[in-house]
Amino acid sequence: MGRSPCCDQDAGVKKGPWTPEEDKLLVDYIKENGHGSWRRLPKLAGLNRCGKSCRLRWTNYLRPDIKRGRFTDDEEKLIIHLHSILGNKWSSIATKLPGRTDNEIKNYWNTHLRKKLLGMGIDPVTHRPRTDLNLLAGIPNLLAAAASSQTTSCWDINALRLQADAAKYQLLQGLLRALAAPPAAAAPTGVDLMALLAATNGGGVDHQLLQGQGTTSRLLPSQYDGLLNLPALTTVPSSATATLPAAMSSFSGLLSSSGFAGDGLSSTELGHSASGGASGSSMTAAMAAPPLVAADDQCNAGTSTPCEDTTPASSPFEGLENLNLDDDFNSDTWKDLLEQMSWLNNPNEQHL
DNA sequence: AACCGAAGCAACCGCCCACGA
DNA sequence: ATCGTGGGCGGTTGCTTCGGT
Repeated sequence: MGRSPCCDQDAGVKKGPWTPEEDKLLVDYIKENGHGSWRRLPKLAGLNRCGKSCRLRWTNYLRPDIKRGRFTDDEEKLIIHLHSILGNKWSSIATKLPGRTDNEIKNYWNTHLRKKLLGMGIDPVTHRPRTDLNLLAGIPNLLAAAASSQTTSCWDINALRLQADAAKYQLLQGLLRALAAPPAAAAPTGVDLMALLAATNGGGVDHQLLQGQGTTSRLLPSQYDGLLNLPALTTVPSSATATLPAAMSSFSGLLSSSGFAGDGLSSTELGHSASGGASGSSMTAAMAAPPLVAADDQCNAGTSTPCEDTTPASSPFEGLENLNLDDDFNSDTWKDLLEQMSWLNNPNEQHL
């Protein structure tokens, strides 16, 4: 069956933005006669437009029951919830939001909500934790490996900072979330770093803290419920002797050896990378790392040699060098760190 | 003030399906 | 069962606006 010749290029049919005069012609005609056959409508209404264009203009902008203006928080939540069930069925979603059109919802999703979910570490298609972050489930292995090697330096921190640019910061967020999650427990769906850390701090959920940070408003009800069931961080067993910088060191090595190509790596492979640098046999040439921004010889990678000149004073990683997960997780240092890293909640803010 | 890139959004494109002949 | 048509839908484009330098 061929394409119907509705809006073909003949007859010099007008395209582009509608003028107020055209809008008036369309509205007046439909008020008087109803739209009837959209194909015949333009001629009857005195419009040099194709029927499809008229239908779109009417249904998306001229209909009297259209609701304009910002989406409310409730509408946002509803869209996200419905999208998790219906997928990109914008028209179906629109039927649940009176006054909103499918086109408007679709645009809002693509420009706002999609990015928002990505920033929260949620895959906007599956509404599950992003798969590129899932590979970080192997972080506990990294921690164990790092505990034995204890190699760390400000180079590693620096390398991580340099690599965590706007496009990659979520990966870092995933790392920290994985660090905070008990190894035996599955990463909670959609819970972002701040929520997780704040909620598990001290072994109990701190609702006030969550709400004060606006975290709850960014969570689906089911995600918040999941949050309530999280074990306390004090149950983290395997990281007893691992320092956070050591884990970051290993992870930065992994990043540079994998070029951020996350798919297809098992936690075992992650562990190998952690203990053996870039020697993981599964690494392919295509996954070769881009060079780090700073020259290797300017800073002794894999050692604890300080290199203050490349560490900015405002680095959010400052003060991590001596942090021990078990001993210090409830300390003021962590609280300070969380404050410093509040930018993780805002993808638009450029701190790195 | 001018320029430029990013973000937002209105509008279009083209595929698909339902329905009637 | 097949075909033609109308309409709906999701994806994409391109113009406008905004914000940073």
